[in-house]
Amino acid sequence: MAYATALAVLADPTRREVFERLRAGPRAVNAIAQGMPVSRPAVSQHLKVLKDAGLVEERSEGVRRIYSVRREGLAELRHWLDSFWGDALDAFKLEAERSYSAKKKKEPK
Amino acid sequence: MAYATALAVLADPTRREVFERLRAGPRAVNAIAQGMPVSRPAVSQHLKVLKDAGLVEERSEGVRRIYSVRREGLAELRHWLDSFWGDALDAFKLEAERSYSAKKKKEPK
DNA sequence: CATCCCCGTAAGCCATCGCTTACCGTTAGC
DNA sequence: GCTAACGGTAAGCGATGGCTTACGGGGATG
Repeated sequence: MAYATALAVLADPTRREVFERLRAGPRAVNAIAQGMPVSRPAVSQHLKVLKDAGLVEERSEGVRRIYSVRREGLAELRHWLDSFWGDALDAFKLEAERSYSAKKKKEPK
Repeated sequence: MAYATALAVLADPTRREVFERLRAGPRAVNAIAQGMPVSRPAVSQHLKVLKDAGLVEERSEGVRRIYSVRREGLAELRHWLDSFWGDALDAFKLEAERSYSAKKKKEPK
């Protein structure tokens, strides 16, 4: 149930912005924090959370840490969302609406 | 940017549980709250949030309110997730790793 | 070795948010 | 009309979590 973690982690706007900035390619912490409305330590904290959730990976290059997106971290969440399409959901919904209409017939208008 | 709302709304475990229970078909509030670790008003509050986010729809049947899932409410979030596959992300990542290797050549080991 | 830049971590503050209890309007049944 | 079930809303509380400032450690450069 890692999709629960992914949801919680990506729910925060600032953290999602950090994640989105990584989308254009790997970057160092300073580069990410550049132009952000929050301080650099705040960005570091968000990166830690993202990393622990498996949404991001870290690599050391000299004195700086390069972060990049891990698509696999999104896989479970994606599958969970996909499971809402084309499964039993439609069947149940239709059935429910049918029984609802059947009931309604007894009280027209 | 409704996907941001969907993320925030589905991030809460209790609220997500409410949402999941609706997945098996439309239900009244009491039925949903049945066996939940929180009170019925709490469920009502979660349903309001879900409804405002467009993830759920409500219908009145006598004295009770029947809630059901709105798949369309998940569409934007789904597309956002999908946009992480097969787009420029891979290209950027490869390019970044290439330049990284090129740099590394100057300092073997 | 001294200095500077990189960045992670600690401590503390404050706002947000989920929960409970209490209350009220509405609909159905007698 | 009375009563009971359903459920939405208000008020208040407590915990969670994101932010800031301050600090410290490790690598590069002279």
